[in-house]
Amino acid sequence: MTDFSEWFHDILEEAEIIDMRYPIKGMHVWLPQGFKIRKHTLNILRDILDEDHEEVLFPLLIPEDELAKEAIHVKGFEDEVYWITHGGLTKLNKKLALRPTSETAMYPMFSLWVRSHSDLPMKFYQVVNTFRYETKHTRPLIRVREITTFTEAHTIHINKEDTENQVNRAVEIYKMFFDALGIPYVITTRPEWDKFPGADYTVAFDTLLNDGKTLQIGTVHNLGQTFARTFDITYETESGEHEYVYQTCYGLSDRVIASILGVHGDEKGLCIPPAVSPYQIVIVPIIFKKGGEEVLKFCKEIKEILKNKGDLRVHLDDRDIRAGKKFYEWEMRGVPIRIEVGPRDIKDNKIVIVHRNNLKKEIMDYYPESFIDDIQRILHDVNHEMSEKSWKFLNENIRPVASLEEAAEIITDKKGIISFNWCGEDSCGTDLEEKIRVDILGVQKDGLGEKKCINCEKPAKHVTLLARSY
RNA sequence: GGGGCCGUAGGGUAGCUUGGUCCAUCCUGCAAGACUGGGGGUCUUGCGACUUGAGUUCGAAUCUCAACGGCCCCA
Repeated sequence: MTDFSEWFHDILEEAEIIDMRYPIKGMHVWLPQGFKIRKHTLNILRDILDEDHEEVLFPLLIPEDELAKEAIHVKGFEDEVYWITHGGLTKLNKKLALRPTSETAMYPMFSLWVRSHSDLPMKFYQVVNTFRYETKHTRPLIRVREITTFTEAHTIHINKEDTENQVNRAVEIYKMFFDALGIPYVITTRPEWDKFPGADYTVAFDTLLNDGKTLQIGTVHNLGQTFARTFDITYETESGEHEYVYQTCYGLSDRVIASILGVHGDEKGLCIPPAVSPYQIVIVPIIFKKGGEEVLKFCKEIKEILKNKGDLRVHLDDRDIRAGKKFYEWEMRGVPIRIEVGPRDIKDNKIVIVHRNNLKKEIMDYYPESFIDDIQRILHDVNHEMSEKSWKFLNENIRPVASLEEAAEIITDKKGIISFNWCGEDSCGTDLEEKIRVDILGVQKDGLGEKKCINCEKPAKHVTLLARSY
C-alpha cells in the first residue's frame, strides 16, 4: 500500500463507509455500513465509560461571552469557530458558536452543579458532533469540519493528585478500548507547544498507519484549575471554605474509525475487527443448477444457529451472482470470516471457513453441537491475530536514533516513528521540528542519566518520539 | 499563510491545446434476458454526464471571470 490517501479514499467509497459527495467541504454522510461500524465501536466505548461515568448531553450552541471567557483556550480555537449570527432575518445581539469542543458549554453549568466536597468527584461524558472551520486540507474521518463522533469526558476533583490519578485512569480506559479493536498505540506527553489550549499537560495516543505516518487517535488533558478559576467552579470544604476544583477532560473522535480501517486494511480492502464488524460472518452458498435447494436450506440452518444461539451478526449472501465475485466483495468489505457451503461439503459433512485477516482456508468437520464454539473460537483467533500483526508492525517501526542526521534519513527513507533523547527545551524542540520537518509527538519517560540531546547536545531529559503525522 | 493543478453518467475516464466532426468515448456500475456456476464469467438489449452563475461568440464540454467543490506542493 504505497499511497494511503488514495487507498483510504477509494475504500471509503467502495465499502460504503461514508459518502464524501456531500457539498460542504469537510462534511460527510455516514452510510449504513460505516454507521454500523461506528455504532458497534461506540457501544464498546460506552460500556467501558458507563462503569464510572455518567452520560449527559449539552447543547450544540455556546454564547460568545462564555466561549471567550477562557483566554488561552479561546485563542487556540478562535480561527476555527463557526458562528451563528442570525435568527431568520434578525441579527443576533449575542453571536452563538457551534461548539469546537464543549468545555465552555459545560463548565458554566458545572459551576452550578458543584456545591460541596461530597459532590466530588463528578465524571461525565457525552457523544456529540463538534465543528471546526479547518482551513487546511480536509480528509475524510481524519481532518473534518464536522466531527460527528466526538466522545468527550469531563471530570471534576478536589485536588491535583486526584486529577493525576484520573488521567492515568483515562489512559487505562483508552488502552482497554484500543486493545479491544486491535489498534496499537504509543502514549506520550505532548510538548508544551502542542498541548490542549488551557491544559496543564496533554497525554496523547498515536497509532501508525500502514504508510508510515502517525495518526493522533486520543487525548487526555489535565486541566488543573485553569477552567475552574475562569468559570468559578468551587466547592465547600469540610471546614466551610470555598476552593477551586481540579479538572480533567479526555476525548476520542471519528479518527478511531479511520484507524480501524487504516490500521488493519490491506491491498484486498478492509479487515474489520470482529467486535465492530457490521457482519461478523458471511455465508456464501455454492449453488449449481442441481441441488441448489439443499444447499440453501443448509445455509439457512447454520445462519439461524449462529444468529440465535451464538448471538452473532451473520449474513447469508444468496444473490444470483458468481461465488467468486461475492468472495472478493466481502473481503473488500472486511467481514472477518466467510463460510462457504457447496453440495460437496454437505455430502462430506464439512464446513469451509476462510479467515479474512490472512485469507487462510480451513476445512473442518461439521458438528452441530460444537459449531458455535468453533466459530467463536475462530473469531477470537482472528481478532487476536489482527492485534498481534498490527502491534508487530508498530513496534518494528519505532527506531531509536543517535543523531539528527540519522533521524532525518530514516524519516525520509523508512518513515515510521523515531525515538531519541531530548533536552526538553521548547526552543530546541521547535528548532528540531523545523530542521527535519517532522512533528515531535511527545515524551515517554524521564531519567536518562548521562545521555545528550541529539539536537542541542545539552543533557537529555526525555526519551522522545517524532514522526510525520496526519 | 503562500503557490500550483483540476471539475464530463453512481465510480474511473476520452474529448479541451486549434470553439462547429459531440443529441459526447471507453471501462465499471445499474436494469432485463439467455447460457453459466467451488475465486472478479460470456453474449444481447437498455439506463445514465459536460459543477453552478455570468460573459465572449452566429455557435461553448472546449475561451474569460467568479462562486462552490476536489487534489498537490511550500511555510
